[in-house]
Amino acid sequence: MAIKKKTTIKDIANVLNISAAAVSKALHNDARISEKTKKAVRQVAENLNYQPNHLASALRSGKSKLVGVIVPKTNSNFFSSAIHNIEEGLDKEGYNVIITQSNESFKKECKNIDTLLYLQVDGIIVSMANETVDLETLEKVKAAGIPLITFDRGENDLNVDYIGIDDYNSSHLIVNHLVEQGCKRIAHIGGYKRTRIYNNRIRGYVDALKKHNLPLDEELLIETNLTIEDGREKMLQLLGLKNRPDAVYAAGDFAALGALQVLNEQNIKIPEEIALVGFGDEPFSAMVTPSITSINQHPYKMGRIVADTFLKYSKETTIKQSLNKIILEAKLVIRDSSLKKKS
Amino acid sequence: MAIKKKTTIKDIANVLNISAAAVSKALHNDARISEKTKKAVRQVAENLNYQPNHLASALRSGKSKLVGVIVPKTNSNFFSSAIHNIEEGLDKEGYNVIITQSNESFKKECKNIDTLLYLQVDGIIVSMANETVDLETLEKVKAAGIPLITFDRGENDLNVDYIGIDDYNSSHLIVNHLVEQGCKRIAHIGGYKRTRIYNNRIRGYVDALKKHNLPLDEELLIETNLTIEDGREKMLQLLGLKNRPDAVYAAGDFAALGALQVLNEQNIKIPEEIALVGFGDEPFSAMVTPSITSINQHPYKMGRIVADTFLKYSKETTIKQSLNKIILEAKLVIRDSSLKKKS
DNA sequence: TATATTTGTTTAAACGATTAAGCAAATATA
DNA sequence: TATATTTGCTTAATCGTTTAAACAAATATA
Repeated sequence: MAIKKKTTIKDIANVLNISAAAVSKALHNDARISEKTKKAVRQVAENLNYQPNHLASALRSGKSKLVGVIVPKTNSNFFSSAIHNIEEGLDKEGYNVIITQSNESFKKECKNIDTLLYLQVDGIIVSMANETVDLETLEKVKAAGIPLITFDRGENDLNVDYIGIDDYNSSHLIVNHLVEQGCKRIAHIGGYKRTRIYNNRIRGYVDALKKHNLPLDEELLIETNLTIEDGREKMLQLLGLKNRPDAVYAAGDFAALGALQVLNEQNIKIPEEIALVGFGDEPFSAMVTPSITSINQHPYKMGRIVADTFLKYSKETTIKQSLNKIILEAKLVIRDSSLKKKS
Repeated sequence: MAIKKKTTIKDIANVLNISAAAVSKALHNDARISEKTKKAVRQVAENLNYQPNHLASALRSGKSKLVGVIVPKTNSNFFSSAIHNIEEGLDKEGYNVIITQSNESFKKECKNIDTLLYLQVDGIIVSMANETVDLETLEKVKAAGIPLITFDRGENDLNVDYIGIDDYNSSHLIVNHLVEQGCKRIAHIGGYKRTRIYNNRIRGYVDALKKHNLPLDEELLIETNLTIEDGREKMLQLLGLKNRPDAVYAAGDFAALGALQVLNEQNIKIPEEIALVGFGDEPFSAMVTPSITSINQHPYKMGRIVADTFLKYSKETTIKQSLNKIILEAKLVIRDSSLKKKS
């Protein structure tokens, strides 16, 4: 049995006794190729089950039609949904999306960037790992002359496009709501200040307290990695205070979930004794008991805008990026964990 | 300012006044290149910040060092973890992993396969979409002469490697446990029979009932898509029966969660009135109240085996695959939702 | 000393597509 | 009828790398 070789444009050319160049042009619908030839080429291509070799065309044209996406973890509804819409938006223009995870590790993120650059992607879309402070590797993307789009977790100093929600204002929405519910000692289980979005949430929290003339108690402001375990641990820590909070605002739904577990285990009434608010609107937040009030970050809309932002550059020959922020208004989804007054 | 051109092996060759071929060989540590030259090449490569062009080498060598992964959705702990370990295993051998989602859509799955083949991946790893019955596109992978590895959701008729858990036996574990807890009317909210794993879970359920001399009530055996909504809907349906079940075994944790919500809403005591068991051991199962008993599918181990299975083929020149199943023993994780007798 | 082997490199052809440039034939314009 | 333009293709170079084959120089063997 002969070794099955892939069909190339040369094979098609041979069948029709024309040049490979003519075949290439016919397949690209070049105006200078006759309808008759085009039809014949398409027919033969079909018959021989011709599959264009992406590597060859990418090598020649310098465009791989590949876009790399780097997220901390695909394992959340927010990223999974955002990616879905990024894919959909880019697909329309013939781009293929490569997804990679950093697992919140700076080292893995760097490795992913190198891998993607090595694959000659036409652009990189990234939501930075928590750990990332050194921007050198990300700068490499810009140096490579391809667009770098950041979303959710970005960094002003990169001076590139950023699409995210208004974290600062989201904290205001949350605090306003809790105050409205009668809460006076609001704790914040936050992310680390070095990550811009978490810093903004903290700033928003602090300023909102001030706005409502509530004192800022340093005991009630905690920085963590926002995992479930962190949520549990910090909730226990808060319960250990002589002066307990009457509300907890966690900067992530997973941490809020950990806190909820502890409160449930200790039979502390939510929201009567302690009200709880999360961030991110993961599906489970609506599903646990009591359901957790959270901030919806519009992953679908965000994904669509990210895709559009990339496509804007894809049409240009020289990429010239600058800090350009698109901030979406987040939505507070009020649920049982914070709703004391049934209206 | 001059246009920044990427460094190629030719640039390195020019600097050292040797041929491009020598540079290529030096970088690949060819035995016929002197240590002196190798050192010089590596030094210059470093200085010029040389990044090999993946497309060119892939074109020439016929190997892209890319492996495609297709899963229904990355948005579950099982897939996210399995992928993580696949990546880790393949990374060691220099492979890069491209992740794509089918969103349980047959059409999207076909599109993903075409995309991956177009990218000249060296292999495809797939967990099939629920919808997939037509295997023609998957057969294209085999026709392309690259290994096709299936995991979690496979299909005997493809005659390729499959790594998964023993679904049939898992159902036995669950039913045994429920019977042990004193349950006598066990319902099954299952997936669709056309998907092999769900069919096996159903078969296991039916046979286990028989083993325990429990009657099989057709009202208690339901096929669904296993979403949260399905879980809610089918739980309500089961509660509407004149003769309610005293246990519900859902073939997926998301469906179990929907059922749990309904039970909680209706103030039905879990597990006293109705015991509940899920499948997949998603993190939220341990986190909701009550925590849900579930089957752990060993995503990490599975990912590692999938990677190893692919690597086995990567060393061979001609790929000859056949049905080859590796079945892992699943583990029943008993939690509050089914534990009536505290021992 | 003559011949064989090893070492270290070069040459040149490939991989499969794209594309600028060229050219003959057909058609249009003056 | 002579010239210009359009049409439809071919030629050949190119993208950056790999690799089989060739070859000169150095070293080993007889």
